[in-house]
Amino acid sequence: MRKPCCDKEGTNKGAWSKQEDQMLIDYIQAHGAGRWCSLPKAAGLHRCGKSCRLRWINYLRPNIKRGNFGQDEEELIIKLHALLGNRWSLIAGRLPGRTDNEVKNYWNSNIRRKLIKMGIDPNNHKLHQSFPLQHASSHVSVSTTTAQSCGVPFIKSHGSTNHRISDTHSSLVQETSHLNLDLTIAFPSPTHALLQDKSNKPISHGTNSRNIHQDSAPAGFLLFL
DNA sequence: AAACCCGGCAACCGCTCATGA
DNA sequence: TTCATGAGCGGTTGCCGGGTT
Repeated sequence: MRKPCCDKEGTNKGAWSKQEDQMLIDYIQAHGAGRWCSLPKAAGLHRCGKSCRLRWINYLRPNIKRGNFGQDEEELIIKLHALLGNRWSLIAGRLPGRTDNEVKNYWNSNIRRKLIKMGIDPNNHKLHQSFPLQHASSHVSVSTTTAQSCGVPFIKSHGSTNHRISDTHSSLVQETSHLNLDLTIAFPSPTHALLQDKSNKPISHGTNSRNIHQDSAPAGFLLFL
């Protein structure tokens, strides 16, 4: 069993104070981010390194976008989730200024509920069997219309018996192609950019392929590999 | 006014992967 | 090749504030 990266004894937990925030900001501005396990001691913080990292990435980092998600952001999240599943960091990477934690929370607290309300299983983006057919009767696809009161992609009926939104992910891929979703080559999120700068090397496939090759990756997405 | 409920969100935890010695 | 360490990710927890009873 590996030892924990931080000495749990004597470390603060819970909400960050303004003073702690400022200490972390000051340290990172002076020395840069990274070396998270040794950073708290160097910065004079009684915090776990992981906690410092999370605080920086999710709240203190420059260019963080806070507040409500826009309609376009919401639709993009839904589409990306249909393609990627719960790959929050990848999804967040497509939303400038948004963090994986924020996207994840927004999904769980808002979008997920909306989809369920519409009779859509948020896990696989398929309609529940019991959902009334007048809502979606046939070949179903995802549209980006913003006119929907629910704020989620509209379900268009094309008149046969298929009730599934993402029955074939290739159709979804077609639908999303205009979004310039280059999901496998570029990683524009600040985190990835930072990594790339740090190592001055291309990002290896390791971390990302880990995400991509998991079972829940939709078949349509695998076509990109 | 008080108690309770519920949703949102910040933070923690455990796991996996990458990397270097 | 193996092991130790750093880093990142996703699931889960717990607190807090607002709404309801």
